Amino acid sequence: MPELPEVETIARGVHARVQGDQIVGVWFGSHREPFKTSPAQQEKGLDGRVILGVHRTGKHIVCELGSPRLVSETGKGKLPARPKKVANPPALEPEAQWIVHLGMTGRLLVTAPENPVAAHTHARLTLSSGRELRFVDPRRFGRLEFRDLGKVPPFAAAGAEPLSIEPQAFAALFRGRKLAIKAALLNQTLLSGVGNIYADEGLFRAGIRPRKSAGRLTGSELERLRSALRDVLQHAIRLGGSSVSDYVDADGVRGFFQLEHCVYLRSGEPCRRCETPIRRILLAGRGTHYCPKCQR
DNA sequence: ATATGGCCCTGGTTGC
DNA sequence: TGCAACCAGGGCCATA
Repeated sequence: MPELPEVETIARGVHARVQGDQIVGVWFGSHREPFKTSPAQQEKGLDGRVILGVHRTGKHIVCELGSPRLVSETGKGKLPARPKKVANPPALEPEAQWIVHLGMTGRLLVTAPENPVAAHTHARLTLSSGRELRFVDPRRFGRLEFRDLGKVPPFAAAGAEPLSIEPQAFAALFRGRKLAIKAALLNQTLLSGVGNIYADEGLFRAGIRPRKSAGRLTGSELERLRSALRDVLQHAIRLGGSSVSDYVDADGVRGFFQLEHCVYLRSGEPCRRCETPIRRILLAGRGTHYCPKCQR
């Protein structure tokens, strides 16, 4: 399932391939499900826009959109109606955003238009460079949203960024909370971007038992957890994410971090540190994996 | 306010 | 071997 490292990998890949590209065609394959904004509204908002850049916020992919009109209006001379690439895209102010949440099984792919269209393809954006941006999501837990920045504020994640949060702010997130630390890590209004894989892996690296009450973590445990999470997320980004179910990056390439998992999906297998069999429990409705000896 | 549990949805796995 | 039941789980919502 795509979490922060997978979403970061995809956002970087999409950015590198479509920055400055113009959306010259929009197709939505389904009119039920993944739309936070109606397909008609998205189509109207997306068509003709220039993709200024693509980045990650929490588990969301945010495409910053501008209008090619602005370039000609600022006296740069006439642009062709359908330019291959717009010059100096960062100079354009974002006017709108297209926000993609991948849910459990979502993929955002940059591909040649002649490539076969996978089952459960819900959106196809034709780009002026000749490529196509496709959103595929079998389980339909993903969401697509269009934001007109003239009318609504830019997208902001509800929770803090796990890669950059300061120790004091991190500790404050869990103060007074009775729920299990694992459940707290999954709460996106506290931290944005940590999902089931990296919650388990972070807790293992910090040596903390998933069931431990969040509010009862000591100062040193909190600090260990913050840096363990940051390290494991950064390491996973370097390896292109974890491909456990069907995650692939913007080019359809799998990640490698699943090979470095210490606990996730390793129940019964020996702990990499102490050989004790990894245990699996159900916590907050999620499969939870930990080493009973290394995590107290 | 905080916390819990059901629901959505489909493909893969399990069990008879 | 074939088919149905079951399970996974991120985010949202209703409920306690």
